[in-house]
Amino acid sequence: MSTIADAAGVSRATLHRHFPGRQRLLDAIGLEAIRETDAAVGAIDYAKMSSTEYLLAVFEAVVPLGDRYHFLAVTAPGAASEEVRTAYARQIRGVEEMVRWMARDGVLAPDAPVDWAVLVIDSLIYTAWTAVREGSVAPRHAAALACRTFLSGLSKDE
Amino acid sequence: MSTIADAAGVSRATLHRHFPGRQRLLDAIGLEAIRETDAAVGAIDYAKMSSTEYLLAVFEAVVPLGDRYHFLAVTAPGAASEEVRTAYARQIRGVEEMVRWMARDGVLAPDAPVDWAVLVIDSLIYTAWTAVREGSVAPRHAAALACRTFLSGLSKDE
DNA sequence: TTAATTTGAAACAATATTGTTTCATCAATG
DNA sequence: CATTGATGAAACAATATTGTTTCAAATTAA
Repeated sequence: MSTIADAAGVSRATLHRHFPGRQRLLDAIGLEAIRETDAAVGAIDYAKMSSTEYLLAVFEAVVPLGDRYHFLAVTAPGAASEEVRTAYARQIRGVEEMVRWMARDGVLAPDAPVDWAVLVIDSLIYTAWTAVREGSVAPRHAAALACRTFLSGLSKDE
Repeated sequence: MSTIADAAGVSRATLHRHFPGRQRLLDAIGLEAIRETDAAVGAIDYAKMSSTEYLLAVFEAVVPLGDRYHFLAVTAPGAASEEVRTAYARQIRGVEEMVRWMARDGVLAPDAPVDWAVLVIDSLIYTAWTAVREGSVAPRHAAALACRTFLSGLSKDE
């Protein structure tokens, strides 16, 4: 709580006035993270896109929020409230729907397990965010790199 | 400390006799994780392999230790001792060497950043471990799936 | 069996973290 | 200007966690 208050540039007392109790703060962070990612993904007009274009658009939208997305993955299973856990599960189902769309489109290899694809997308979001954060990848290229990695991998085309 | 003692099936007092203090315990866990992964990777006879065969062998060796490997990634930057941080950095350099080997062999796409490839391999190790743990992927297939994802991605070959 | 060692349980002390209150100060508003 | 509201600093209480000790019981070794 002290660390968060310092990072927010407010006193511990003020932090506690806005969020009475540790649990309430964690839930508020979780709900805010969900709200932000929902807004970012919801703004994509998928009607005009192919499934792979949509995948890229999702990466573009969510990679900059990678830390928020990852916070959910780390916190939701353990210390989060039922509300946050439910909303997080809904987000995961959203990724799963996207994967199934790609599968229907024939983009995905038939033998690629859907659950595995979902996990890889999740981890690539945070990995791309990390890469930008540590300066390994330019912010502009991160999403495209993650998208390409997911679809074609990093080996040289033959 | 209580949780760890319970999980280990010993009392808190005994835990503290073996590892006097929280920091010592964390360091011991970190060093043990490094020792285990070093042993697993060191047992691979890379002389007889291509770089991609080596990549698969590394995944086979380390994916079952994914939780230990991930513990380092989460702990080392923050709460770990200098010794653990150094050893962890050495392991990361090991992955980097493997990536450079693949690049020299012409396996990797020339425009694939080495740092990105290293991060992706790291995250795939933990992702594969997670997939096995939650039952999404059979233990026998996890390493091959991670290896294939890294090299060719999950899209259908054209 | 006896002695040495290890352990668990419990009690306790020492910190660390969190929750709460008070009050002077500052900023915004009427 | 007076009032209202928000804030920071500090002190304090309440928990939570960690560190330490003691001693009887169990285990192991001699």
